[in-house]
Amino acid sequence: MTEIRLHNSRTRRKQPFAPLDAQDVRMYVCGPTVYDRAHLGNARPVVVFDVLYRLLRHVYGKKHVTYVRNFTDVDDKINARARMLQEGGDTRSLNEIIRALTDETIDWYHADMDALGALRPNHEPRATEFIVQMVAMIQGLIDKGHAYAAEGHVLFDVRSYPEYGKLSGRSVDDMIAGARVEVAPYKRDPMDFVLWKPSSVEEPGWDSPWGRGRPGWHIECSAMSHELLGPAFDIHGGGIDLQFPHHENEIAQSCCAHPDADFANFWLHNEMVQVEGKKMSKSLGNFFTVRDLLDELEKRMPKRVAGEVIRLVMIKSHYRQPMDWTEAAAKEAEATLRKWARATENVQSEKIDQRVIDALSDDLNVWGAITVLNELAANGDGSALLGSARFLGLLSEEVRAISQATEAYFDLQKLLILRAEARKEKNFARADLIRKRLDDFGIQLVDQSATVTAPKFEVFKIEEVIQSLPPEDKENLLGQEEYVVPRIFNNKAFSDRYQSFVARKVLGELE
RNA sequence: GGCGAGUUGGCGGAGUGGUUACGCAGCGGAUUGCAAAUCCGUGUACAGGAGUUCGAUUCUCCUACUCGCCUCCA
Repeated sequence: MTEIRLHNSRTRRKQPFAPLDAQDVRMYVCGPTVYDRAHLGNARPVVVFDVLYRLLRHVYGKKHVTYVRNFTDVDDKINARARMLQEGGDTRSLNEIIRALTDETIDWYHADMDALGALRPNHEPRATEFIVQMVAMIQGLIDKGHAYAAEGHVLFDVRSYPEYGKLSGRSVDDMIAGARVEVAPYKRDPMDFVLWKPSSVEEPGWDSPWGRGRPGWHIECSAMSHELLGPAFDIHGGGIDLQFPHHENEIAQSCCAHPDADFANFWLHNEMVQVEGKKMSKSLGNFFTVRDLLDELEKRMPKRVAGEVIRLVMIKSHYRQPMDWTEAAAKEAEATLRKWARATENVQSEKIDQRVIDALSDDLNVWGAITVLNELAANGDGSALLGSARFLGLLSEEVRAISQATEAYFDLQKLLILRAEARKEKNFARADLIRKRLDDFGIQLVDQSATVTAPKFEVFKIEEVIQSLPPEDKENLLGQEEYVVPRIFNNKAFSDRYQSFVARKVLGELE
């Protein structure tokens, strides 16, 4: 069996991965707080751990891997967002708004992550559905002397857990010296963190032995991983920024609540996302949601390609290195996909190259795998290329289609035939005129051989053309439909109508 | 101040104690009515210093620089 080696943050080195139970390999990844569209930074761990999930499924079998990723749907950021909506005139109760907001955000998240080719985890628990388990775990911590109630809060006593700080390599005393912790009078130690806190009447809250309240941020992952994966499991993942305090606190809670188990065996952390070399932040104005980026890319390429472009840019950086989103990287990724699409034209079978598995098994060396794919493309081994690319979540049918040079384009096809004849007769004036006129309408012709020509659609230009058309032409083309330009590729009916419209017009001019 | 990661050719990005992946760009050529695409060829880089060694980009130490975390953050 392939040996997987992973960099374990816990030991700070690469180690051979051995599951606790090869029949049930278990992985938990910290998911998003659902109050807004997922941004690029949210997407990175999704894609990174998707690659790992695929690898585990390949090595241990699809039925022998359990992947859990949570939704944090109780959080002060959510409350704040809901209040904002309320102040903006929303008349529903805060709780109704919160429910609607989190539901909608989860739908968005699914749509966006699906677009990136990420497989859905086996379980996607919502924090609010595990309050009972959290309360039980908190009570257990109090009973064992690791937590205490004070003024409606329950706090974890960090001094009761000598290992606290081990994952992130810091000591409680050092951190206090840093003195950036909230000092609350009811805390025994400044580093003590909240397990439970009181809620106002308006805020979401649940009854508990400590009064009506809601859980602190960290306890949900401890409670849900325990419920779904057991007290000990194999891999716990998330962004490096979660290493402290979130994961440190999870470890403290879980290990104290279940002292006989070892909680997560391997800890994996992905590095952060940058944009054009700079940290992505709202203040720098380089903050993108996945949806923003997809919309932008979909202006110039089919939808599915846009998703794979983002995916490829994301996985080509090693997960423990900062990932830089640049326009150049997106272009390069697109070109790579086209190249592979061409190399797999007419390929029917798929097989996975073992060298791709071997590369990924070495701490997810995706670039090593891509090197293999490039080699397969160069050597013309289409089925290994297709199978291996698919394994990485790339080269879906829609993406392969971008390479296809010939396709029936109705009336447009007639025009292309006319032009091919003109070229054959060396009537280049006529051939170039056809190309020029189509270009005026945003349809670019690319000759691939003496007889094969591929049309490409320039969406911006088409938008301009449409805006400048007489009203009746416009209405004929658009019909009653709501026309959104970036979606031209997704609207076959419109696309066909437009091609026919242009082709007839140009044909008319030629006669 | 504390903790951590990193510094490889123009850019991105692997890897190795001695034979310099790969991709993009560039350059040269082929092909092409033109445009685009495609194909072939081409690149001796490993932050600086000291040490270990027959030999270090690869190991050790130091220095410099970059980045992240320490506060909500993926």
